[in-house]
Amino acid sequence: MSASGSRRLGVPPTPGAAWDRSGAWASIPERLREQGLRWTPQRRLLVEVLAQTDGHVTGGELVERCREADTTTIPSTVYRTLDVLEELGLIRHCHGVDGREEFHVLPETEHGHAYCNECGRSWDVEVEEVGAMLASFQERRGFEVDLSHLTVAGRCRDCRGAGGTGEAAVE
Amino acid sequence: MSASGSRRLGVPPTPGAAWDRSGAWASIPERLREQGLRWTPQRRLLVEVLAQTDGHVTGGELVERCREADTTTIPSTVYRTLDVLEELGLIRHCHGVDGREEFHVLPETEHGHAYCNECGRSWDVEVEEVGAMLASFQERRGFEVDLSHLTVAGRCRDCRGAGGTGEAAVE
DNA sequence: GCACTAATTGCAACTAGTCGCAATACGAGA
DNA sequence: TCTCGTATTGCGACTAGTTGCAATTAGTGC
Repeated sequence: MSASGSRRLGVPPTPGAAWDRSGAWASIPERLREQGLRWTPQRRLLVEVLAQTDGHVTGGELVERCREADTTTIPSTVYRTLDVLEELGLIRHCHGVDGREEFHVLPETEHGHAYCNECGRSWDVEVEEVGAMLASFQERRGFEVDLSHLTVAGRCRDCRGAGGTGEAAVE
Repeated sequence: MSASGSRRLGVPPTPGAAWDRSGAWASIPERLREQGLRWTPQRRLLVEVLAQTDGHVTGGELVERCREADTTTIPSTVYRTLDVLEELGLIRHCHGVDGREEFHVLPETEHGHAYCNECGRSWDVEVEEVGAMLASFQERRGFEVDLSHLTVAGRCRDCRGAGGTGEAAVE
C-alpha cells in the first residue's frame, strides 16, 4: 500500500469550537449527501454504535458491537465506513503500541497517547505536554505533526515500581 | 507499495560512533548459548540477511529475503527469531504510520521516527529533538519513554509546499 | 411511481503477523 | 560417540485488516 492510501489526513475538527455531540451525529446523513455519498443502513448502525462509545475503541470491537445488533455485519464494510467517518472528522484513528488500530470518537481536542508496555494502560497526551516538540519539528524540519496519531510507548510510574497513581487511566 | 526497501533520509547515522558491526554479529552464537538458547540454521540465515541490511526493514521483507536464500523459510520462525534478536539488543522494532512492524538493525543510538503521511518518507528523530518531551514525561507522569518506539506522523516540508492545500489545515 | 447510475455492499482471497502443539534437533554431559 | 532434556521448528488455524469485483441499492431526475 502507499502512505497516501485510503486513510487521508483529514482536517481535524476545530478544537475550540466544541461540537454539540448529538448534533454532530444528527447531521451525518446530510453531510454525507453533500459530498455525493450515501446514507445506508450499515452506516447508520455503525454510527449508532459509535454514538454510544466514549474514548477509544479498536476496529475489532466496533465490528463486534455491530454484529451484536446485526449478525450479518461484514468487517470490510465497517472498516470502510470508519474511513468515511474519519474523513468527515467524526472519528480519528491511531495505532496502539502493538500497531493495532484504535479509534477516538468525536475527539474534542487533538491529543496523542502514552502507552505502558507493561501494564497496557494508556493516557491521553495533550498538546501542552508536547508543544515544544511540535514547535521544534515545525521550525527545524518544516514538519507538521499530526498529534492525534502520536503514540508514546514506555513504562509508567507504577510499573517502574516508583509507586504513585495511574491518573486518568483509559481502558 | 512503490518505495519499499530501506529508506533512511534526512539525519544520517552518527559517523564516528560506529560499532564494530562484524564483531556484533560474530558473537551472536555464544551470546545465545550463554542464555541457554540455541544457534540453528534458521537463525543463522536470518542473521546473515540482517547483516546485509542497513536502516529499516519490515518483517515481511525479511521473510522474503530469507526465502530467497532458502525457500523452506517459515514466517513464524522468522518473527520468533526477530523477537529473540531484539532481546539481545541487535535489532529494535517500531511501527510505521500504518501500524506495520519495522525493524532497525544494530541501532547505534536510540532514536524515533518521523513519517510523512503523504509521501511515505521517514526520518530519524534523535534524542536532542525530543529531549524536553522525554524529560517532561519523566517529571510530570513518572513515565519512562521508549524513544525507539516513537513514531511521529505528519506532513513534511516538501508535501506541505507542493500540496498547496494551505497551512490553514494546521491546528 | 419508475428508471437510471454510481456509491456501497457482500464476498472471497489476500497480507501481516501470532499462537498452540507435536515433531525435530541442538548441544551439554556421560 | 551416544543420550537426553528442552529449545526450536514447522504447520495449521486464527486475528486484524485490506482489496478487487460483481451484485445491490440509495437517491436524483423524470
